[in-house]
Amino acid sequence: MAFAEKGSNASLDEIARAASLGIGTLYRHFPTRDALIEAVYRNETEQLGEVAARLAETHPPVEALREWLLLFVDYIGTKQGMSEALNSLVGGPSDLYAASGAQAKQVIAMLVDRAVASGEIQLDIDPLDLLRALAGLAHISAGPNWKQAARRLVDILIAGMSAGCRER
Amino acid sequence: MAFAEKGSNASLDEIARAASLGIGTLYRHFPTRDALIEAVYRNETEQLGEVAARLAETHPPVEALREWLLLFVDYIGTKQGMSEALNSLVGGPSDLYAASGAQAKQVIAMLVDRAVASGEIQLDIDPLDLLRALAGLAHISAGPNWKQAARRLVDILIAGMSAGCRER
DNA sequence: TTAAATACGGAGAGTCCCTCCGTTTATCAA
DNA sequence: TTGATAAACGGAGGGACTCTCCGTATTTAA
Repeated sequence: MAFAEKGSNASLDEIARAASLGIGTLYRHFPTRDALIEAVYRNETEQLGEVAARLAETHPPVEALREWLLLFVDYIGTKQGMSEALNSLVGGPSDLYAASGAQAKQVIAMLVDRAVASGEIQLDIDPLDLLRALAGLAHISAGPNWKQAARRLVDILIAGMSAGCRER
Repeated sequence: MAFAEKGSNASLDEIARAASLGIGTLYRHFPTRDALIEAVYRNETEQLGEVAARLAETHPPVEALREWLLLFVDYIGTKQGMSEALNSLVGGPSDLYAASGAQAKQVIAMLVDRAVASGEIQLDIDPLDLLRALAGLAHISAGPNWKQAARRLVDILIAGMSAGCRER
């Protein structure tokens, strides 16, 4: 779809033209720009959920959480230029993307709960905030190596949440 | 300034009117919206720098870093609705806010370097990424308690960077 | 005082968003 | 098959915003 090239800032007129649709038709199917974006990426977010389930089965808790966060970083990578959309996905002020957002919340919560239950991790923030921090990083720093930075941030976050690391 | 009420989305027409300026005059002084925003907040960012210097003198390294990060969270708080601007401030893709951005970079680098030199902290990411993560959090989660979440994130980050916490 | 330089102001062109409604296409009962 | 009803389409147009351009006003300095 046109989003891929133009980012989420592509004008809807443009998108409609690229899809050989009248602008009116586009609006009927996707009343808001966000509805359109969510539709475009629903598959990917679902995959993210499935992978989480698999990771939970095959990896020890913290490992699974870490792996999934790294995947999430890649996932973010596929949305370069669509940062606004991402924001909403992980629970922006508006309740757009409620569906995908809720799913993301559920998935990360599951992984985190497992890790907490194992006693290896101590968490006192909303698990979604982890995703928010990562998404924020991507949103802001679109430099060539943001992804590397994000991966390191994952490690820092994991380490920072590890039991026994919070002396203060 | 009108930003305070309308956020950074206030139309420039509106701003000009509020300031009893012609739109043309506004544009001559501030060629871009970002130039205007930077001008508005230059003072605050400078203060942030001064406080950093003071903290460095009066607190042990890690403590100073932590305090300053918490201040940064508050600073972010004053910019609710101006998230885009903030993004650029901590080094977005475009080189807007080069001045303030460079200053922020210098300040955080100084604090981090001190902490690393003390051996208490081990850092393998760009110090600015810490700010990016925090700013990202604020940008995305405009919920009522984002600030609390951000503060906790500061602790997690500090803990995660602490030497001896990175077993992996 | 007057001419050059500087600063101002706003009309207007371009772009985008989104709605509204006339037109086309599909559905289905007779 | 036909005609009527329903559903989907398409794009003109109003409103909002950004930014430029240039005529006008004000300051500076000779």
